Amino acid sequence: MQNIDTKFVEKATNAIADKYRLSILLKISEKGHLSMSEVTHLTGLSQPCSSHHVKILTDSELVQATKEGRNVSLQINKDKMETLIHLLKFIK
Amino acid sequence: MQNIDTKFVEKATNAIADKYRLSILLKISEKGHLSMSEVTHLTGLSQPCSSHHVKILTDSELVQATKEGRNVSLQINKDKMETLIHLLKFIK
DNA sequence: TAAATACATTTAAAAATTTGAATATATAAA
DNA sequence: TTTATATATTCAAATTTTTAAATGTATTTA
Repeated sequence: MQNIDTKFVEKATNAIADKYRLSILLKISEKGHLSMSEVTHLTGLSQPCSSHHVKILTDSELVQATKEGRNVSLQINKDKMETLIHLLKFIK
Repeated sequence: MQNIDTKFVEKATNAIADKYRLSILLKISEKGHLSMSEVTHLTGLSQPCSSHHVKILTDSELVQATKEGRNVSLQINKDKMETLIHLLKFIK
């Protein structure tokens, strides 16, 4: 049997499996990048709650956060997204 | 912007995002099919709890259940798995 | 240096999920 | 037609997740 990184698959799919987090991922994807305040505006959630959801995304490694002055720029970690897709192909 | 079926992506990724359900998916994938009692044995969970996890998988449509006498045979719904993978490729 | 801005963390409450015991149902075997 | 087997459902408790208020930290601007 293939020995896939199940912990990564669990964390990554869990990160995607939420309407707010999926909308954040798709918006980053659409725009190329997103700031935390844009996440708060996009979701309509409180700033701490938005921050919490972004943390789940960055902890999953599907999203990269880079500090730019006092802002944070969020981007898709394309390598990790491709890794996830590659691993999901074993489920067939 | 691409108008992807976010409800399906949420349900499908949520179904995958659990160690027991991922192990069930991988075992079905490995063997081609699995019965409910084999799921209970595989997970080490109670029969009702196993049944609950399988229901989440079938509700997500990633797994198909076909009744064979008093047994149930679980199989991967390959079309839906491919659909999920296709949709995840929009996150980039 | 003081004030404002952007974001993170702590905390507690609310909501959702997970779990197994009890029970129900349907089918096969004796 | 009992009895056994395989699976589903209901229910309540335990656990986890989600949420926002309060607060903290770092950086930029006035």
